[in-house]
Amino acid sequence: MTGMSLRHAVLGLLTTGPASGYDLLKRFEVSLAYVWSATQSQLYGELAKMADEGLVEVAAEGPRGRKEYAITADGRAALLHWMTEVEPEPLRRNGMLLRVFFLHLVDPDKAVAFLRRQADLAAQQHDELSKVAELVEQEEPDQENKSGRVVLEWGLRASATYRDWARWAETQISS
Amino acid sequence: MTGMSLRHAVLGLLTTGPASGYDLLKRFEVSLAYVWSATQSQLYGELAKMADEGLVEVAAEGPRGRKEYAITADGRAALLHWMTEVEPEPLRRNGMLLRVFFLHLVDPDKAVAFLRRQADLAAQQHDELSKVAELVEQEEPDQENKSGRVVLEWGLRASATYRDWARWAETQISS
DNA sequence: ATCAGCATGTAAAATGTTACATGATTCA
DNA sequence: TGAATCATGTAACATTTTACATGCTGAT
Repeated sequence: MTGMSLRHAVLGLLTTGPASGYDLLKRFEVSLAYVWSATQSQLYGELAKMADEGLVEVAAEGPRGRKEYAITADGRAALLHWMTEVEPEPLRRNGMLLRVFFLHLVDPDKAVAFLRRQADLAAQQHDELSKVAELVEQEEPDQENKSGRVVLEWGLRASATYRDWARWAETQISS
Repeated sequence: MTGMSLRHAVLGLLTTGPASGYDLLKRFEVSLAYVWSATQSQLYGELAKMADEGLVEVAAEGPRGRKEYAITADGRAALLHWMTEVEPEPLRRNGMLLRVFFLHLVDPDKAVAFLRRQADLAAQQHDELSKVAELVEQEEPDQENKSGRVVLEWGLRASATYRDWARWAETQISS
């Protein structure tokens, strides 16, 4: 009951209009991929719970048992409350850093290879995000994509920082 | 069975010598705070499981039912394997960014306040880490604290990036 | 007609959090 | 002797992942 971010991610996605569990899954995979992830199983269960609690409602039913959920007034209120009144929890788990913390235990060769790979992955992510940024810059700006651009900028800066740090770390370990 | 990073964090901490569940809890809270977190409950349960599986063993018993666990050869092998052969999982959940993604939904005043607070928190964290860095620089360098310094440098760079991004984001939202 | 993609659901297991419960030892 | 700290353990609950299970629809 502490975090419940999944339901807030769902509520946020539903502010742009009704969607099925399947639709939401695609949106989690695409636009929310590095911001909040969810599995198919989790989504359907959560949507059912949220409907019980009146945060969403079935707005329409379609072919193949498709159920489109819409956000309710209660749901909207819950989302806004969570956004501004609930402090985000700081990240406290980073498997990459955990490995680096114990990196003195492995062969220097392997340590260097590890950091090189992390640098490469970060560089690759930075390049991918740069391409996305180019596309997004061509869109006409509105309130909604302004938030998206701010998140994208975070991705660009974070991946660059990560890449540069890993390259620097390699020099530290090998010396 | 996919992640199991908790046990690897425990194994890593035990490479510096035997420790009790209580000792390990303190080390999770202090040195590993932003790298991997664990609760008291989780630790005792995991240590018992790891002893069952032969990754650690009870090396000594002390007052108050204190049990000191030591890493075994199997445990050491499991740690080294995980460090270099298992890919770190990318971070896929960030509650702060999730809020920013939907920030266009709240009053501009509240959006600005949110970003300002994030910038302040990041700045504060950066200052705290800078102080730690000063202390660490006075220690004589060895292999073990070299890894620690690399992690610390990550913290310094990440908090600076986060702080600067939040300040920039504020200008984007308010314009 | 068949295959990719749409669409939902459940069960089991793993992982993580919170709360409860107990008691020993050390130091002021 | 009382408080802080040391020290472990369990139960209940919440969250997340993985796997299984089923069936429809649209396009080629």
